[in-house]
Amino acid sequence: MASSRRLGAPDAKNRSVLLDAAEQLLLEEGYAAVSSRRVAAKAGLKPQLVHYYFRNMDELFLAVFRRRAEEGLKHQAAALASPQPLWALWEFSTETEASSLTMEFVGLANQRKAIRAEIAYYSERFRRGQIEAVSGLVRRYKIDPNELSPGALVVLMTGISRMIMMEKALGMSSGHAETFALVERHLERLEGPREPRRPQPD
Amino acid sequence: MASSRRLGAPDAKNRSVLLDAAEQLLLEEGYAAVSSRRVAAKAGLKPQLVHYYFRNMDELFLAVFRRRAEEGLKHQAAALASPQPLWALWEFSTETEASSLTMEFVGLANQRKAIRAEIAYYSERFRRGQIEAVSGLVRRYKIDPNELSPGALVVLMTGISRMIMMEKALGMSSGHAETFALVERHLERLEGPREPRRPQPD
DNA sequence: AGCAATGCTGGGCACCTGCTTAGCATGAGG
DNA sequence: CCTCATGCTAAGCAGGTGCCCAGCATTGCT
Repeated sequence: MASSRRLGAPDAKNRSVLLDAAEQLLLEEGYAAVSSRRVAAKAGLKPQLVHYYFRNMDELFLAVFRRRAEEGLKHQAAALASPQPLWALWEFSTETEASSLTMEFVGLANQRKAIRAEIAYYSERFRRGQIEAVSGLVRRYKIDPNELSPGALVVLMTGISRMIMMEKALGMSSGHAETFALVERHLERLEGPREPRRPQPD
Repeated sequence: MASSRRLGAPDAKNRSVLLDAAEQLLLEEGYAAVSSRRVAAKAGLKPQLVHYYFRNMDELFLAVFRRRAEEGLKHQAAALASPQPLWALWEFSTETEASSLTMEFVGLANQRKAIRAEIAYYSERFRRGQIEAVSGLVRRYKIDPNELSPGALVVLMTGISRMIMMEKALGMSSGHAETFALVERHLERLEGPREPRRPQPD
């Protein structure tokens, strides 16, 4: 009797309409606003559809999270393989939307352990990718790994940006400009001035 | 007709019992668990008492927040006036309980603008105190303020620790030890090895 | 024509939420 | 002795929540 209830197909159109609506709600009003009825309303669909496509709300949240996380992993891999990997990593972890979505999920993780596990899993995947790529760079840039290990470098770069994004969302600003300047001065020392990315063919 | 409803005195015993319960709930289960009925249950009191002492839930949250924030400001002032201010600031912003409470309030700020305003206000007060104290230190320690401004130093120290605390709460760990070591190496260079604090007379 | 899979929905249950109202009990001050 | 402030509470309203069930329509397969 594993599941009993009939669920909609994973590739049905309205399923992703619901995912979009949930994600938007998450960004605009925080996770507490994401209820089956609110999501459906935002999507212009009936509330029961949420339960038709997702066994429960946890599954909805997980689906939103995984979709974004997988996309983010690809995005990060491309960044780390680009000509200025540290610059790219820095810009990557400075994206406002992605980082505020992440913050919502971190908040959710406090209450829904299924989600906490998934976030921990993906976070480690992100970090493993970063450390691996940066390990090569530390050698290439002749950074003394006793001074600045790849792990520390990665924690610093991604942590600082996320923290500043968070503070900005609260309306804080003091110290931000100086910190950005400091980081970017170091990036320039290592990788030269940021080259404008050429527009990516879609 | 400003308020109409009769409210309990701010110094009544059970009022702070409720505040304690709310704070504990906030820590253990996140802000979504903080409802009037849950708080009252945790406090061993009747739910209506919550509404007798607080006009609404926002006021409850604000009261919990202010109590902690005021205490934190004193704590921080003492830290910054101690013989090893940077070490003290570092340890201060590494306290697990305080930082996870802060994270809950940051989450709440997304949904309740009254709380967002209060957090922004106090955060700036914390930061102003930090920057002021650290400005003196930068001179005393002969740090080149063009290399590392007080603002950047403060954002880095407090941000890194909070970020790592957050990740730890999620179950992450890679890169943390190296980052801690890096920070503490720098602190030692500036202020010497951490002296054990003598037990504070209460 | 018959069947099964699929998308969808009307209606509803059980539960939790913030908050209110009207009132009871007690103790201090006049 | 009466009054009034204070602490507290029974009862309840209006509204939101997750989720389920039974069933309808449509489509494609055999």
